[in-house]
Amino acid sequence: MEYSEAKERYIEAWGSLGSSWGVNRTMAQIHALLMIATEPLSTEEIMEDLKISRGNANMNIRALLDWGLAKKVLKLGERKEYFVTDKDPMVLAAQVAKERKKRELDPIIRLLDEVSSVKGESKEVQEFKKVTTDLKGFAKQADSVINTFIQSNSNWFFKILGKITR
Amino acid sequence: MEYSEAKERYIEAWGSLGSSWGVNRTMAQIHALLMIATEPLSTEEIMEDLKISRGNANMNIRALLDWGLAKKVLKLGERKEYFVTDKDPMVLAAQVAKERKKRELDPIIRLLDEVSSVKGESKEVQEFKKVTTDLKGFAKQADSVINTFIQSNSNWFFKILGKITR
DNA sequence: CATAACTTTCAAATATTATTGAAAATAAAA
DNA sequence: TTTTATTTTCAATAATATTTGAAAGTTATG
Repeated sequence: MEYSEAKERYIEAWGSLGSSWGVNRTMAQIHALLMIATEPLSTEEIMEDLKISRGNANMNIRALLDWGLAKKVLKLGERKEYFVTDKDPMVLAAQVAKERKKRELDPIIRLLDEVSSVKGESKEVQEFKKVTTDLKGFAKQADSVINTFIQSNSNWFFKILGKITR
Repeated sequence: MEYSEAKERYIEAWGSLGSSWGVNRTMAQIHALLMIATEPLSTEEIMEDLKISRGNANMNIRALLDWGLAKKVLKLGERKEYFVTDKDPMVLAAQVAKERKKRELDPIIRLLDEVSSVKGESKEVQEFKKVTTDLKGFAKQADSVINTFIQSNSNWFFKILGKITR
């Protein structure tokens, strides 16, 4: 396969995968581009490569910075901003896990805490309490696993899992 | 908190969480409703409760069946179809993991396999190969963890993790 | 200070996705 | 077979999300 075709397919696939890990298509495509870049990219280069507008590029680069999935680097004597991403998949996964936990898991745990304290004794209320309490317990377990995962900065997680799941 | 309020908030939250695990809002809301139901629900009851159209209800119930997140039950002597869901969060998680693996992880592994075999020796191609190969390795590790998780049908996963992450 | 280089904003336009509702299809019962 | 209950389909519509592009904002430099 030719490089240009491979690159195009990879960027497109990464883009549509974006929604899986909670980011929009362009954001994921910019990330994909940064992953395979051999040096920091400017907004201009990103715009050109993905054929997107300046506003769009800017917005989504900011979003990546916000997610901790890209960082700004400055080139000596240049005014323009350049961007890079960490290329280690493990670091990427940990960062995504961290942000999604913050945006999704934490709020749902708070909500389940509130609603599971509902008052009443009817069959419906009893079932509701049971279900929401079970979900909360599960969410908290997941939370603590993710926390440990985030804290770690190497492959220990998969190494140990590898042994367990063999 | 009153039951009606708790129920409403829980369903709404579950609905907006839906996009997190890759399903649309209505589908997640129907699932939420089935989770707290004390008996099987018919399409009619779901429509009424969520105030959605028949077409919408039908489409999303089919989607839940397709994901393995709901199943049809028949009441003796009744023509209508009723639906239930498994209420164990662990079973839910395993089912979602299974479907998402099929829909997202498997295709991306196949793609990475193809594109990482790109021809060429330039700096760009070398970097591209390295990144896509690393991603593929990571994806395969994730895949094997998920496979083991899917196979299991109890809490062993969290029990062991609990010990590791303490 | 004035100009130029660059970044950010945001209203309008586009594109994408979800929902409705009524008609068509299906299948049990009369 | 005909009627009736129920489910499915799908074109039209509505709702949501994304993208554009030009103007406004910011900051470095002469």
